[in-house]
Amino acid sequence: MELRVLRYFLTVVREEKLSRAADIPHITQPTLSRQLAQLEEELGVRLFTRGRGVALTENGMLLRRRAEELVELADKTQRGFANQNHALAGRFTK
Amino acid sequence: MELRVLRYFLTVVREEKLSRAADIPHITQPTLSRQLAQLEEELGVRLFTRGRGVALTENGMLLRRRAEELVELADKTQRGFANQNHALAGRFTK
DNA sequence: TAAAAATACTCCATAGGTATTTTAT
DNA sequence: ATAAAATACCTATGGAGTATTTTTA
Repeated sequence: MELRVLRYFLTVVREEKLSRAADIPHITQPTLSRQLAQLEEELGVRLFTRGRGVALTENGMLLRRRAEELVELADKTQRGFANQNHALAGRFTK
Repeated sequence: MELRVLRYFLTVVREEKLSRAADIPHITQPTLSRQLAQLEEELGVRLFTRGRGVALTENGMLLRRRAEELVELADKTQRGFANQNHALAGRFTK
């Protein structure tokens, strides 16, 4: 389970369709399809029901909550360091 | 920033030496060296001071806390699904 | 029958390994 | 002088793309 894949997962959840989600982070529909299939295999659970578009299963909803926490925490961490760099950069130029 | 690399980071923090850490998850010293260097570059901060062994900088200590949270949450998530599978498997065999 | 997801194949980026060199105590 | 980290070089896994086929509302 990697953050990159959890981001894909959340994008698909938001867009409800692989084909639509594929436009967003400049990644293609087959890549999303494969990465999500792998994620399901790795976790040993179905995350979506397939049809016209994809719909979350119970397990999918559970993962969504966790994925949101994980991605949010990761982003917060990265932003923290980034801000610090800007602050320092600003100081150096003075 | 990926969970895989954060796990390497935490292993090195615990073992205090790349060379020692390398034994633990069956990954080699040069790989750890490179992955940590990349992580530092990506975040734009030094995480370690190098010498005999490695020591955390302030930023390194900050990342340690965040990395522990992230890895712990990820593991908890995975364990959750794994347990569920065992429960189901048990049920199916009855 | 028409959108959308899955598959087949190909390619390439990068994770990872071995061998060696550099650094710092 | 020596233990540890960094670098050079190479290999290979798997992430990602294009083209196509299979689904299911």
